Parts: sequence; C-alpha cells; structure tokens
Amino acid sequence: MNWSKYFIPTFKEVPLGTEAISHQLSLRAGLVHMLTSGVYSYLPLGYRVLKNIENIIREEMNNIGAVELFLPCLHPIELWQQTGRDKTLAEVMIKFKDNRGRQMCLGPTHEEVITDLVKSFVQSYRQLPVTLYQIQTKFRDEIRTRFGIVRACEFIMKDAYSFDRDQEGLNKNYQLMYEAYKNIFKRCGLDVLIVAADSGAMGGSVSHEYLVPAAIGEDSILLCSACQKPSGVDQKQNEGDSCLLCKNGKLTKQVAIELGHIFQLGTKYSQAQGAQFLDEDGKQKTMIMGCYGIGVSRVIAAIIEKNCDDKGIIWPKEVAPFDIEILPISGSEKDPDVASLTNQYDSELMKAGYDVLVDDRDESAGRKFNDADLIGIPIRITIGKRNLAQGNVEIKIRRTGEVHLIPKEQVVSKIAELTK
RNA sequence: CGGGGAGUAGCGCAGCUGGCUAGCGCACUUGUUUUGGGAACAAGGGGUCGAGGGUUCGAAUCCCUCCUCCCCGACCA
Repeated sequence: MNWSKYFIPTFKEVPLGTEAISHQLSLRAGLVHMLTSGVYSYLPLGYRVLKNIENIIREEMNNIGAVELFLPCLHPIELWQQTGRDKTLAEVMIKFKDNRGRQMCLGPTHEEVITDLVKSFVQSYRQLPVTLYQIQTKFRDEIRTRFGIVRACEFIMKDAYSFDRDQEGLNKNYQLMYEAYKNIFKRCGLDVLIVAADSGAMGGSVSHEYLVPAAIGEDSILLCSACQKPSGVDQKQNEGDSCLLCKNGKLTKQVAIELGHIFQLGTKYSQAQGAQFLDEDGKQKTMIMGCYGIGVSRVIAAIIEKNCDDKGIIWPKEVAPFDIEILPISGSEKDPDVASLTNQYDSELMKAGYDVLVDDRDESAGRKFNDADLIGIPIRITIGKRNLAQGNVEIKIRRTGEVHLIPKEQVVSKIAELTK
C-alpha cells in the first residue's frame, strides 16, 4: 500500500481542546476524526486497527463456540417496555418517532433484542446452550463524552449472550468467557486487571470487570502498593487498608479504563420477556442468561494510552495497522536502486504475508521519519543512498528503537527472523 | 445539569484597554534548488473573526442573548 494513495492525514500540532495522550495521538496520527462531540469517523488507519481488534475477538469467541450474528440497532420502544428498561435507561436512550409515528430508539445495548430472538427459535432443552455474539454500533446519549473515543455517544461494542438450561451451564459458559477475555486483551498488548464488580443496571449477581490502569480512567479501583494487584474479591475494603493477598502493601486508589464487563444475568430478561423452554423433565423453565461486553473502540484508546512515547504510537504487533513501513528517503525514489529495492521488498514481503505500507510521498526525510514514529508501525525499513553505498539497508524496531544495518540481499530474511 | 476554560484560513496561534486594507507559523498551489530526523528561495490561493442582536461615524475588539467544543464534578455499562 502506497502512503500517497492511502488517506493518512497526520498533524504535527496538538489539537485544541485535547488532554488525554490517546486522544491527541488518535487525532494526530489520522486514526479518527470528530464529527461532533462523542461522534467519530474511523479513518483508514484507525479502521484497520479496529478490524484487527475485532478479528482477535472473533477468533477467541469462535474458539469457545460462540456464534456471530448481527442484530438491528433500530428498535421499537415496545420491546424495551417489556423489561422496563425504557425507563431505567431513558437518559442514555436516543429516541424518536419514525414517519409512521412509531416510537423507536437506537439500541444502547441488546439484551432485549437477543432474548426476543432466541425465544422465537428455542423451545427445547435440546437446543441449549446457545451463545451468540455481534460486533456492532451502540448508541448512548452520554451526558458527558470524554477523551475522544473513550466515552462516545456512538461506539463499537462486542456483545455476547449465553442461554443455558441451568446455573451449571451458565457457570461453564461464564468461565469460558472469563478466559477468552483474558486472551483477547493479552493479544491486544494490554495487561488487564480483573475485578469482581457491581452488576448495576444490568441486573444479575456475579460480574467481573476488565480494567486497564491509566491516567484517563473513569473507574477507580483499589490496588495494593506492593503487589500491584486489586484487593481481591472484596472491593469493600477502604483506601489505606492492608492488602489481603501479599500482606505487605497498603491499598491505594487507582483510576482505570473499563474495557470489558461480563455478567451472570440469570433470568432477569428471560423472565420478563417469557424466554422459556421445555426441559427434559417435561417442565417449562426459564432460560438462564449471561452477557459479555467489550468496548472495542475504547480498546484502541487504551492501547494507545499504554503504548506510546513522546514521538507517537507504538502499536503492539497484533493490532498494528501495518506490519512494516518501507521508507525510501525523499529524493532517492528517483534513484533507480532505491526505487527497485522498494518495489522488491514490498512485493516479497506482501507475498510472505505481511501488510506493508510504503511511504512513497515526495517529502523530506525528516518529515517521513517523524510521521513513521507518529503512526507507530512496528518495523521500519529505511532505504537511502547513504547506506546503500555500502550495500546496506536499515531496519528499525519502533518499540525498542534498535537499529539493524543489513546487507540489502538479506532484508527479507532478517524481517522473517525478527518477526518469528 | 453545576463549576472552569476555549471558539480568528485545513491545523496551531497573535491581534482584543474602540481605529490603517485582519496577521503569523505550519499546511496548500506553481516554479527552481534540495533530500538520513518536520529543507531554502520566489510568486500565489484560501477568512460570514462561532451565530444573532445592540452601542458607535466606525466592532474580531465594548454590551446582551444564544450555539458549539474541552476539562472537573454529578451520572453511567
């Protein structure tokens, strides 16, 4: 992919009215663009990152037997009246009447829709358990948006729902999700803390939050000053208490971003909406539900927040918009050697399965270097006359800053070695 | 919704105690020279100064109302 033909608007200046580093970098690196407060476009580079995260999620969901589907975001209000959440979620719900006069809303979440769907098709215990998920836009009329895509009115969420015939089945599904979530965040390059949480307006009993400690966090948790772990299953302890786990440290308050939340819902929705099935013993029973959410777009902000330096973003391998950036030094494109090596590496690396971005713009070297640091592609290949005079090409690792001067014939094999 | 900050070219800003034709840096266009860490020169293009009203001979600048964006709080998954 040539930079000149892609759409990557980068900025040197810090955008007005931004404080969070992830907010600044997501705008400066041309990942997203604000339409109005809390509403963002995903530009090609940001969209690639989003898709990479989504695919990690898909793999891990599919791995535990969850099945992807796609639910509508346009809902009739009657559906929400069945559970009473037309009232409890009234403040965040975006409502309007359509041209036929029907009261509609844009889905802030999908428990009602999925329950309605599953009850239409599942009548027997033989059809259970079922776990379905989607990756979709949610709409929430936030009173206050925050830090760009961290808290937006329109955002991408992965939400999964499990339906079981009994609590034992739910426990099993819950445990599968619990582990899958750990894998997802790990693959996104994030160290998450998992804490038992209040299930709030979602209802249900057991619930866990996946949090990343960061300056821009909205949730506060108690962390041990010594072992850096959350205070365990009991968040009722107060700041300053001793850590129950390592016994060495004191608990201190730490803000964190909530990226995922899993809930054991029980029968709150299935009861209200009449989602029942005929069990083996011939009795009608209510389905037992769980729900499992990840703020996909918010994950991007968290990754940037935790993976950057003063020059820009440092993408973790699996979510990077490109694997490799080839940077021919300005002016030297006209140099036949530089040009042919650029093309050669581009096509060989593509054949080897890498996503390659070539900065083919006619810009000064400094400009290209700074943009490369800003958008944070993990590996940079610099081809310039200076090193080429000795037959060498430079490979630089964005995260560590380490530089390898490699004979030009060995570049592709060196990349293979570095990415092993 | 309470408190604070901000809105002047695509981006970042100056100008604002009432007075020249609204400016600077970056970006953009054309040309020439450049090219290993945000190049140089020259010539250009681009503005309802957030909106509306008021005061005045004259308003980006003073007054009033409103809108938008950001931060803190409250609220929330």
